[in-house]
Amino acid sequence: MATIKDVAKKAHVSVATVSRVINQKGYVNEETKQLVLQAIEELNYVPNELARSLFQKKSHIVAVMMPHLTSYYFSDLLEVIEDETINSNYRLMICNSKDDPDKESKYLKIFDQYNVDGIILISNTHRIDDYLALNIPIIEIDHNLSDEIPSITSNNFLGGKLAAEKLVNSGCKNIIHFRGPSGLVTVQDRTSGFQSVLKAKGIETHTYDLAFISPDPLDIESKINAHLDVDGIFCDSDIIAILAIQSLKRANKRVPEDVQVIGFDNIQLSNMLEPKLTTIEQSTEAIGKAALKSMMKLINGEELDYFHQTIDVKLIERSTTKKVF
Amino acid sequence: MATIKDVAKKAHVSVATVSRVINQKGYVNEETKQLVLQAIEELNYVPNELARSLFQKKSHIVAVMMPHLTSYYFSDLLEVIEDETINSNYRLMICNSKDDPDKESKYLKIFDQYNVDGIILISNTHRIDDYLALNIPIIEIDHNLSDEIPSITSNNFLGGKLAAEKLVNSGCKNIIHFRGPSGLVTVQDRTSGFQSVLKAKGIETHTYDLAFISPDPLDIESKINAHLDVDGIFCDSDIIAILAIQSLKRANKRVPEDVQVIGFDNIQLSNMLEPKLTTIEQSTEAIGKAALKSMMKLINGEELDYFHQTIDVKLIERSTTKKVF
DNA sequence: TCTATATATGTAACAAGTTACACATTTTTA
DNA sequence: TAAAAATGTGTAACTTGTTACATATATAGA
Repeated sequence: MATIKDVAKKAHVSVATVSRVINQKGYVNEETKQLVLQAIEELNYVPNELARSLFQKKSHIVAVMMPHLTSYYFSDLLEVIEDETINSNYRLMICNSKDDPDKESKYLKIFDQYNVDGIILISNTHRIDDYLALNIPIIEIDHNLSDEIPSITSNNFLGGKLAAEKLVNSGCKNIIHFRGPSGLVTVQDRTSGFQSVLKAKGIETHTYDLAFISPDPLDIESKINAHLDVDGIFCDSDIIAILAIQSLKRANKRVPEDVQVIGFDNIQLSNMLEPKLTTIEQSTEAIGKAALKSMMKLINGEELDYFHQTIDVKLIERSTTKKVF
Repeated sequence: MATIKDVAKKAHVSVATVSRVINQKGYVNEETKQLVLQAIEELNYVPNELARSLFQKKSHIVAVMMPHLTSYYFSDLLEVIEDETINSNYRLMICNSKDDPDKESKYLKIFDQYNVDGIILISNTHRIDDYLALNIPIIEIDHNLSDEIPSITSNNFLGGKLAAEKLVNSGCKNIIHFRGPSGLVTVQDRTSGFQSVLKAKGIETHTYDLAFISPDPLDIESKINAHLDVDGIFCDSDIIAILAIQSLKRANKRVPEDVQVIGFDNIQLSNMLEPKLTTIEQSTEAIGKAALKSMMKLINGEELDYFHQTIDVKLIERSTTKKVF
């Protein structure tokens, strides 16, 4: 591996001049520059990022901390985050907490050791202080754990509201809400939005908490069967919705004729399975882009336009709800 | 951020001694060691991995290159790889090629710049020489592009064979094989295994190529409808199988009574949707573990037990095939 | 024409570790 | 008891870049 010294020797200049050419910083004579570029070319030289990082105390690495990687929604999100990160000329270190505090601690230490420049955080644990102590820019996604950490979340209240409006407008009178863990602000917001509409209309709802990862199909089935007269179901994830639809089919209920179903996320699968799912789209693209945009601002010491940014969600009407004319 | 000098000063020793304590290398008096450890504790010192990496020309970073992140099988695999990587005391840089040579090139350069210690490669492009030129240990997963790169693949021949045997033993006489892109060795091996059994039994098969990412549901449907007498379908991915089952339902065929279906991968979803899918399990766990085990050997300059390692697959019998007694 | 400023380049310190080597002391061995 | 080996510790060179500072020349402005 060629070093900057090799390049300097070959171009008959000092390392400082080579550095200036590489970084396009300071005065360099055009002719000299060409000599250096040629030497770089011939030696196939790539500057060692570790040496650079060491001096600058910046690694050009962004870390993303997720509670799991196999959830379909997070996979979609990860793909966008990776793309935006590399487009911003940073590299992505992937960290899967598995909701395990020990693993998270291990990573916290690594962030320090590598001078990680920024952390994109999706975490259910509440170890905010440990993160803040790192003194590394953090952008929180999907959650909003603290007023000290800027966040990007979907407009969950709007999501709940849109779902409720759709169900109401399509004639539902007896509605189940399969939501996520009620401890999450995300879930609370969706519930508020959903309820705000239904309360106003005086429509009854049954609310049940489910896990986001591997929700229990039998649990869903028993809840559905407990309400024979249900005609609308709002689910806090597409996976829950897909499982609910299965249970409905087994109970010989038609979707959407007998029961209408709305999911949340708009994962790729929701448009592949039949019936195609009506759902509230959380734009992973918008969220990922916003996250990296904010991250770059923080890294460059700029002010954020919005400390807590919400991304609007959208109702995607497909075949599990009735068309309203 | 405390440095090794701060620790040395606090413990009234030289940086060399501190380094020896940290790395448990060389002679250090027990008392001195305790003093140093205490200083480390008090200063909350973590050694800077960049400085260390610079000197040692090793970054303790492993990169994983994938063609996409949203495929369900790859997500499962990624989760295992991340876990095994961190357990091996390495960090994982995630690289999504998106089958885009430009993006891959960008990463190739980054591997050089960061002294990445190893690359776990899943790639459809054939830029082997570029990878080999890096002179970084590589383990290939799922593919087997070159005799110069050690690989870990499922025993795809066995997978095809097991699927064929199951279909034959359950009475299928007219079989469709929806396979992946026929350019992939993986796919060729499965086909060989599958055909080896069927040819011996003189059973007719119709083979169709599909994309692994977002296979076209309409395409699947039309192929199925073109063979009214089909009674068995083997799919090269669970997603394809799920889509096939949908098409069958729409054509009023019962699964498994009229048509039996076998998938491939055993993604989480295959056990969630009804009917639960009979499938060939590729153990992401075994593959990921084997990958990191081999990677650590390569990094430490040890010999691999197997240059091309195959992981046995398993038939998981669920509800889309008939039980045979 | 004489500063002041812009251009051009090199030297050496610096980032934060590791380790070869030197040297001192203690313990073991013959 | 002298020599050899083991133990313990520090100094300084080394990893590969960046950049402050010094220095030299060219150009511009007064």
